[in-house]
Amino acid sequence: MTTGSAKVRVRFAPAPTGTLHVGGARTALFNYLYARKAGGTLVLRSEDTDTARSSADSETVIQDDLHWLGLDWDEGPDVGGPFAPYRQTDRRERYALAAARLLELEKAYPCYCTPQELDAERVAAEAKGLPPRYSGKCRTLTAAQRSDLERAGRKPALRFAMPDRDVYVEDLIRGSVHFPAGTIGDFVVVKSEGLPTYNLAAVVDDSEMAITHVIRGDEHLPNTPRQVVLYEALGLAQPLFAHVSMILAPDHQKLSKRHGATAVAEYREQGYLPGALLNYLALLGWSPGDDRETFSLAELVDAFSLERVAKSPAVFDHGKLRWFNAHYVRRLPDAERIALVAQWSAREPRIAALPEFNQPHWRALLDRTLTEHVHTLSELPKEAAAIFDDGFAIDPASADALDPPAARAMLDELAQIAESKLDMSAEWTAAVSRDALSALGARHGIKGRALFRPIRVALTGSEHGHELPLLMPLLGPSRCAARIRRVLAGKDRPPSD
RNA sequence: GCCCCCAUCGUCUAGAGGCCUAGGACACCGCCCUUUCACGGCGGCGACGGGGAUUCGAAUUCCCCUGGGGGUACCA
Repeated sequence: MTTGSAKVRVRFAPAPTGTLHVGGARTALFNYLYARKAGGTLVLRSEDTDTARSSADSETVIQDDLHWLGLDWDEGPDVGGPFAPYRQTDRRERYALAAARLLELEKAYPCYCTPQELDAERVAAEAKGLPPRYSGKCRTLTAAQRSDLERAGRKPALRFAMPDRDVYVEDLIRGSVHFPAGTIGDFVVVKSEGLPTYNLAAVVDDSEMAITHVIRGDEHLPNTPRQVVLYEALGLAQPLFAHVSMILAPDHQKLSKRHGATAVAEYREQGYLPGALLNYLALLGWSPGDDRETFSLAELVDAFSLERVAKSPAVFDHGKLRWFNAHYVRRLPDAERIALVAQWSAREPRIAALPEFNQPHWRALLDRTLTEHVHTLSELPKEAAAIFDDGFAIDPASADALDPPAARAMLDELAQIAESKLDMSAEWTAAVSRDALSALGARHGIKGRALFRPIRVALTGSEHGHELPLLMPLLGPSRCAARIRRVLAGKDRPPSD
């Protein structure tokens, strides 16, 4: 943005055939970062030329996912812009113009082959050990033959006449990539239904939308020589290319549903924070060059550069994503975190039904008790439910904590204290503070582990759990009293409900 | 089969000829903190796929092999 060179214009161009996946999200992120860093423009373009699989619904779903992540764009099907329309099915005339030009230049020709014929050809070629490329047989059709086929009702596709020469793709991430002459067959640029294929549409749009940098997934690299040749045939200036490596599953296969969540929406539903996902994704295939690990979006914009994008594919590690999320949850502003913890805990109806659920003080306690123990927000209902399960059984390994007479006497007094203050007042909180509990123990001649272990076992059935000075105010006096009474009564035979 | 890409700890990565007895992060293990758990702090385990070549010197350059991935569609 400080140079006099052409303003950076990049685009994220998903096919609206489903939801936004993590790979697409990372591509979108890199485009976003590059645009923002350069003070350029990010274009969102809907590549919906596969009419069978595309849907308007998917288009909005993907936009929603991008918005949830906190990514925005400057031009697109929803916001418009100087190069509208931004949906490929709304741009048919432009592709038709390009196709007509190709035909006129005799750089493309109609192909009347049926899918079955092409299939048979491919099978035959493979049987002979030849590359399964299109033979180019329609290239030499005479005008008479064409009109015959035409009259027979055949709808032709338009094929590009691949020039017989080497093609070089200059890639910002990979360097110069060489595709030898003869390795690419005549490819279809316009389908028989009249819509362009990806390669033609992308070239026409990237050119007309003045895209300066095409940052996209690695899987498009083999398409790029076809696009390069199209740019040349149409006399159009090429953008710069940058192909980002794929995200792989732990088994090094293509990431798919069978490896767990792949859609951004699934992470949202599982209680991941957008900043955590973004941060994790940014570090897959890119690194700042120093030891920093956590970045806000603004910090990413500041640190990002294409030069630091890795060439090798990256394996998606759910465990590390979880760590990022836990990290982000703990660093949320208090008010925001408390609200989120309450919101997610309320998915457990018994928690939402608690009379104290709406008290701000109680919600803060719930937050402090649970936050350190979860990686994702979706773990909260279960965590919270566990705390409020009054019917717990005593862990046999810990039952001995209830044996000493001094412990029983101490618990009995604690129950009395609880019974005398049957509200959630500050008095109760004070009564179970660390100091107050120590004083209680002193009256019965016990302290430390001998004091806290029986309390914890009586209250939760286990000697492992949350902090007592948090847990007891959270449970409230009457619930604590009831638990202690129940355990004291059934001590010899641990309750089994 | 053919074309293309890639190759450092289990995983994400730093490393652009000597600074590398290869650094950081996640995971794992241990210790500390602590009534418990978690958080946090400290420490440990752990990698340059193989072979040639260039060089005084290679994780870093080149070649071959091997391995992995992608493409080979009238999907993008």
